[in-house]
Amino acid sequence: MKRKCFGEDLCPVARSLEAVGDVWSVLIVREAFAGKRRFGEFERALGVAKNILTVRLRKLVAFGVLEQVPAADGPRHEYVLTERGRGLYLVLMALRQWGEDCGGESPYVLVDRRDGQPVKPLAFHAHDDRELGPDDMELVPAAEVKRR
Amino acid sequence: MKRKCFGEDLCPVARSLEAVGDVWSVLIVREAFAGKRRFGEFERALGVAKNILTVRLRKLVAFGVLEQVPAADGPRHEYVLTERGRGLYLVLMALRQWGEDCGGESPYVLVDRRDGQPVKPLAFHAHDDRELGPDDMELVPAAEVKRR
DNA sequence: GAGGTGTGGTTGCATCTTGCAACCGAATTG
DNA sequence: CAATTCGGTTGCAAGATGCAACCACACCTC
Repeated sequence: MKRKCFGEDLCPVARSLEAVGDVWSVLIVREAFAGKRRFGEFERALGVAKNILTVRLRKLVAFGVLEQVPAADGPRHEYVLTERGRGLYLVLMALRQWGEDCGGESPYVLVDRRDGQPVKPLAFHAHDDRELGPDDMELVPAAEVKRR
Repeated sequence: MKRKCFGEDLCPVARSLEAVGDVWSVLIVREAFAGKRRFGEFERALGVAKNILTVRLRKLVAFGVLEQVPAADGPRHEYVLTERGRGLYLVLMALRQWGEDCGGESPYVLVDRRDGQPVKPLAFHAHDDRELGPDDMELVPAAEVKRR
């Protein structure tokens, strides 16, 4: 049977998953952030089958995450992150942070390029900068917020 | 063929995807944050096939995202988020934020429970609280940071 | 205690998706 | 011209997914 469709779902989480809801897509975006742009680069870096890679790249292009641009060398093209694709940075880093917290320690640290210092862990903050956990927040209809 | 294994990968992103690298798992966690705990609740909320749900719930339990606890009523049990599972909040909200930014507007807003005010969008901050974009940061080996 | 009913699954089967390997066409290189 | 690289396409075998039917257990009702 066909994979269920989630795009119709109103929830933006489900809509996001429509675009990057499979492992290869996420890893491709990860590599794109790491500077990879060519078909072959993704293939070697990920060890993914060519046909799968073809389909995934096309899907990411279709969803506006990647963009095909003509390559300087010859008739081929490269895949680069669009502005929208670059918006996935937080998702990727949230995944990274979670995978790091639970499980083996990672030998890498995310640092500020300006001063080489580690950046603060990702977290939500209230308008007065208090740090907020899952239980300190709730999703409410936009209309409700305006009233308060 | 067997789905490729990513767990051996050193990258914590890949390790995370091993646990929550499929759409149903993410949506189940989303519903868990929304307060769902029973098999039937997940089934109805997501419209997922029972067999798939069974497998996904077991996987999430195996990865320590959910925990089976005996239910108050009768011999059944409930699935609740573990501390580790609750750590996925940022991932979920990052996905939500992205899905909201690109695509139709969402009718919901994440607010602080204390004062009902919208929370600040998720973002990285340097140690001096400057907001950082993807290009302002880089991943460096942990050893390098100590040297600086 | 016979017969529903709700919950939480399991099983079978048809269909998709994935992974691998082989092949291929165009351009570049030797 | 032959060989190689790049970026795919194609065919196939095996896994994953979706649906529906079935099932065991506890509970409720009569």
